[in-house]
Amino acid sequence: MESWQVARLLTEIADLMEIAGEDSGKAMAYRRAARSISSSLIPVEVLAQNGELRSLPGVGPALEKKIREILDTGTCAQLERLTSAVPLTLLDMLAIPELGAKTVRNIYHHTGIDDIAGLEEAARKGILRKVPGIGVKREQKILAGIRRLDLASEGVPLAIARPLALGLLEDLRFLPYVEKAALGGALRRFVETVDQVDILATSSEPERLMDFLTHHKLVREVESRGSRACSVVTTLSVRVRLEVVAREQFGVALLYSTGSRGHLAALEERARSRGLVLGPHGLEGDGASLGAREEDIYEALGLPLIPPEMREGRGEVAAAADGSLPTVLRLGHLKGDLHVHSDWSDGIAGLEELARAAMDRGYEYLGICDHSRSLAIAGGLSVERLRRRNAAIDELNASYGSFRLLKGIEVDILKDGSLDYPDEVLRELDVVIASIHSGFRQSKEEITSRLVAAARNPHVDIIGHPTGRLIGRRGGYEADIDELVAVAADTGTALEINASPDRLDLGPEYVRKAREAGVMLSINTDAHSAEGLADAVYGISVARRAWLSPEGVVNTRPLDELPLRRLR
DNA sequence: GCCGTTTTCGGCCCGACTGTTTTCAGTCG
Repeated sequence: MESWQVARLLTEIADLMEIAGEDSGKAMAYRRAARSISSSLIPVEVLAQNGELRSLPGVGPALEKKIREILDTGTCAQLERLTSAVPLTLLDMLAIPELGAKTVRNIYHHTGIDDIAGLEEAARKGILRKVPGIGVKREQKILAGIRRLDLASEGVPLAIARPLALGLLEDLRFLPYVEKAALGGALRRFVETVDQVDILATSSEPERLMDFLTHHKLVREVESRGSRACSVVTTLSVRVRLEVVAREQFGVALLYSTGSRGHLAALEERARSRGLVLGPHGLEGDGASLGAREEDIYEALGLPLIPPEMREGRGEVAAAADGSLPTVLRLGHLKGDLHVHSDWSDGIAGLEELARAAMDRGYEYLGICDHSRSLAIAGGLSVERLRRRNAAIDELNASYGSFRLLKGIEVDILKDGSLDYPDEVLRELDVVIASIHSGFRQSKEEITSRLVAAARNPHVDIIGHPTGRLIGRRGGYEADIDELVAVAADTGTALEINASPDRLDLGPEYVRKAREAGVMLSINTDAHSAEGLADAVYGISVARRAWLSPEGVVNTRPLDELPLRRLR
């Protein structure tokens, strides 16, 4: 059982205890243990095997026993006891904003309502306001919360939230009475899906700034509005929260907004060990207080500025302190992009335009990997058209200086595991990416064996978007990525970090595993236009979240050192 | 249930905010 699953069960127990009206301090202990487990670098199973569970903060003799029970049986007596006393469906109600354990318990006791459907009906009928502690306003808020729950059950995908947030941010920065404005929250950490967009600003006229946002053309609903903070819902059903902070607290506010909780806890601990106090209002000690700039706070704690994507409470503070944090990957490390579609298949830009855009970004090379013949819907190339395209690339390359377009293909891995072109065709190419675009419903074994077969083909350099997921839309096909990682390590095949923001495939968890297995990753945009090359920033974010250093990335290498089979 | 003592009990993060009250409880970040 994975760490996150154990952590989730412990959190569930804590929630149920609170709803059941048991000691809230006890519930807190369960939550603390859950946090320790999910933020530990060592998997809970390994800790259990080595008898080291007690080394986790907040795990004592009783919780150690329960964690072992969960690992052995998948559940524990405590959880069973609670679920027989409290309907599990009450847990779903906790996801509604404004509803906590106390209120859920209160509603359940007074009305017997035990699920969201019942809650919604009661709120509509105006019965809910009869529960002590709930008035008309809360009833309305609960109703609104349920509606939004339906819209964004899994949160807003990065691909939607970030462009929206950057657009708003640009508008705010344009205002004469706004001094600073920045993204905070999970979005700043590039978490795949976020609850809301957090924006922090300093302003000489906070009220006017609130007016500006609440009347913005993208805003559909104003949820709350104070003098220094407001919360709105935009046309795409994304909640945006804007907070105005004092200039001297902008840095610390940004730090706390960005999180994560685990990261902040580690920073606070480090402050304590140095006789300082770090809190939401600043870093205090020696009569002075730091809060204006984030980097000053890190510096005062004897740390380099840790990039937001690494602030997940996975030991990054300790690693930064002893200098073992990997070199932070930057956009400038990328020497090229190995997965781009031209108008020879389903891209919208011509070869020349793509080459120009790549040169503008300072790249040394660009891998043109159009679709292969089976993918007719995306203009897949016949062998004949592929060769004509290659000739066109050769011709262009002759006119460039040191820059080079690479003749590539995104070859389909067919349903039987064979590739869409014979080996003698693949041999003519500089870069071969093999991807699955069909047969998504095959069994895990079948899909895995297709991926593995492709990785074993000596002409394949990279496995493209290995899990096939589309964030917020489809979960991807069933595949044993661990096995693919093992084979890739064996064959020297690279795996892709597809930087398209609605893919981010591989995600950070698997990238970490691949890195640990010694597998190279390739950060590719899969761009279908010249502008699409800019998505590389999302790929960088995934790599950072996985602590991937430049050495582990194929396309940080210059052209003459690219580990591609044909070029080697 | 854990933890750390003002050391075997009593607090657990805490301040802002808001709705519901009539001085405060619950939620959230």
